[in-house]
Amino acid sequence: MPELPEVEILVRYLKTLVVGKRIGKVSVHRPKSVRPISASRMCRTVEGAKIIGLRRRAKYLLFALQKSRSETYLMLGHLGMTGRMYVQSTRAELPKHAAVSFNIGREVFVFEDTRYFGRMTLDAAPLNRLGPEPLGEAFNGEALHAALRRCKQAIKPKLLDQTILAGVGNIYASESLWWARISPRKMSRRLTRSQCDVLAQSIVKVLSEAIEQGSTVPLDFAGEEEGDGLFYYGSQDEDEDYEEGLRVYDREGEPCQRCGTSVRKIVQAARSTYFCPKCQRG
DNA sequence: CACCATGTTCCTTG
DNA sequence: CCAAGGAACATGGT
Repeated sequence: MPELPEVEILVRYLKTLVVGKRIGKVSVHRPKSVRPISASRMCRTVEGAKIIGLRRRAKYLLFALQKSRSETYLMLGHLGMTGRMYVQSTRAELPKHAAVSFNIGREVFVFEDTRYFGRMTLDAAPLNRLGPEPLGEAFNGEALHAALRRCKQAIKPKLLDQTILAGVGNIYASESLWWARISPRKMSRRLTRSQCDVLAQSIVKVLSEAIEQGSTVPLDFAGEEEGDGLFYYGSQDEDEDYEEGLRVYDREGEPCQRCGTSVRKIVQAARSTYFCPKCQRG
């Protein structure tokens, strides 16, 4: 997926297209994508509602819906690994893996999700398990240090734990540790306060620079066009530019941009980790 | 055919 | 009960 920066860029883009508009007919093409809410309840609730706000929390998109004067709902979107959201012409054909779509104004909002790991649902329970926003007030080295104190797991897989902090995924976890010069294998509880300060700053830097980069590049969020349009790793159009910004992710065997040592790839908790064995010592 | 992939949840194990 | 590890989910690219 789309980690936090990609979701942030998507939210900024979609806001301009959907906020203030009313939702028309809703189609749930994949009931799995709206679980644990049933397709019929999803349609019944969302149809006719006005989208009065759209914001991001971690990797979730939060659509504020107003059904009537006193009825409001929160609709959660999550892109999973392959989800995309965009608005297209009524005349355009729906994509092969359309999960949910609905009329919005004179156009069609599409949630497309090839692997169907994502969600578009009314169940807000997942939000309760999320740790602090990395780009919010509550996140800093002190908070990170406190959260890691009792963890008996290496720091890299721990950064993927959304209860510690919410929004970092597999790419930016490796990137943040490289900037902080911390070994991905270091036990979380062994990080000193000052290492947590540096790591927290690195996380903020990596995420905010990714957001900036995504804001700079002209993006085509697809719809009728062929291009992927998103700027995250693996997208068809932008991946060359984007990968330039990554220091270690998917760069096994390439020289570390700080010291020239060959970047190593290891597997932790069944996910790939990339790091410089010289800059990031134990 | 085999293996890998931006994520989360559920089940098992300790 | 909790933490950690692994499988599952589903499809496509290499």
